[in-house]
Amino acid sequence: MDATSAQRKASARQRLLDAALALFRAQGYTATTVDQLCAAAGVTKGAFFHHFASKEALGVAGAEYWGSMTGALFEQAPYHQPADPLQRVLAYIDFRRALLQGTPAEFCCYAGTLVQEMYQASPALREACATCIFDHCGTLVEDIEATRQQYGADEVWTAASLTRHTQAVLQGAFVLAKAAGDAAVAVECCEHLRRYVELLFKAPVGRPQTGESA
Amino acid sequence: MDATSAQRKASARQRLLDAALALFRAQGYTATTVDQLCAAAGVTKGAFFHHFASKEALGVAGAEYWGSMTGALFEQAPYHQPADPLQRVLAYIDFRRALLQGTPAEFCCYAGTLVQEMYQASPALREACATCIFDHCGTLVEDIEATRQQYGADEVWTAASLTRHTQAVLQGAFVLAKAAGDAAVAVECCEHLRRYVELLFKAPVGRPQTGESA
DNA sequence: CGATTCATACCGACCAGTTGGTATGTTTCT
DNA sequence: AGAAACATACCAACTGGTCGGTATGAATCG
Repeated sequence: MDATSAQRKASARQRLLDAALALFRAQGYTATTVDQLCAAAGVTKGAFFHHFASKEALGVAGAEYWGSMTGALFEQAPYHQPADPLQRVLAYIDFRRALLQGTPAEFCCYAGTLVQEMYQASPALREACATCIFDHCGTLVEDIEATRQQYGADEVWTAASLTRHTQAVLQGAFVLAKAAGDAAVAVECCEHLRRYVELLFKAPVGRPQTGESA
Repeated sequence: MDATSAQRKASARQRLLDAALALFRAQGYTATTVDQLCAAAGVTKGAFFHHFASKEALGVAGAEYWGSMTGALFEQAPYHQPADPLQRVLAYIDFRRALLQGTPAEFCCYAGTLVQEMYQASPALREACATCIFDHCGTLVEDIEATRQQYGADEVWTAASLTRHTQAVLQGAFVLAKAAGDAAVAVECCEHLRRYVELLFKAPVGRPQTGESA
């Protein structure tokens, strides 16, 4: 944040943030102790509380750090290249699928993991994670909106809601991957999500809706 | 499970299971203490460890209890009535959407919440939650398979994978609802899921696939 | 220049409270 | 009686967090 802290070396504070990302994602927030974080970062408890007022403060700072890290990753990702907005959206989903490598702890979402556990106990943490997740939706909404205008789409759903649905599919895919102990189920979900987006913009350019009410 | 335990009254063991469902869903597993569980159930610590060998054992038993509770709920739910299998699947999704009432702690999934937090720390808990989630998929797979055969569908996806995708959407919807502090986002996701299922079985009865490879 | 001042980064022993779990009764039911 | 179902008292280990102190380097001052 301020000038002095990030000046020279990736030091204690940075290593604590990295440890937070790794340990909280693997073990959850509550099950991870301050001592474990210190050991993983190679710092002492004194250093921990010098840089962060509390364990919760590290959790919040970790969410902001996670947001900036993933923000940079997606900003410079190659899925923005296609001229066709629909192809950009599909490429985004393919990019997310390609990220599903290694163990669930390695590809799951810091914000999703923490908010599920702490949304009631810590409003600050819930807020930070919510910002992280829904801000990421913003990086996709313009491509979807452009696709809607170019291809036409049913007016009952909005671009913003589709970005949120996309995140829900991914968050749920992480949960199922953790349960199954395998990333394959998450890959499946990405394929279903891709198929949904394809179908949304495929045939019905006009408005040939088959009305149903049950 | 055995005959003696569930014979007469809904007693200590039962109240501990109910407390586990309520507290673990609201606070997570680690953040919930044995004392809190005892207080919520109105029993003492001695009673707790008389019925359950450990906190983890209660978590596992809670998953089995959750599975049997939700199993009964869905078995006697009205979404099985339509003669058309597609309508049954859509009615299932509508039923899930109708369940999104109250706070996230009230409508979220016990198994999903616990497995996300404990999948690494407790293999027994992970296993129990995985069984709970994927067994529930089994209650939907036949209707989807029947729909596939009646309406025809792309062979690149299976009925089982669509049931898993459905659970992923719901689990992810719970995470987003917790982050937003509002069930509305979860309702949106159900609507997107419903639309996906509708589109899967709508136009392409033959095989008019538009080939893509990117 | 050299001494002094001061802020930052960091250390690690320590603390009060809490944790899951145990040991040992007492009651209740058959 | 005797076994199952509880209750009470208790414990060792661990929890997040505190606190007095130190090392270092830049700024200030004579």
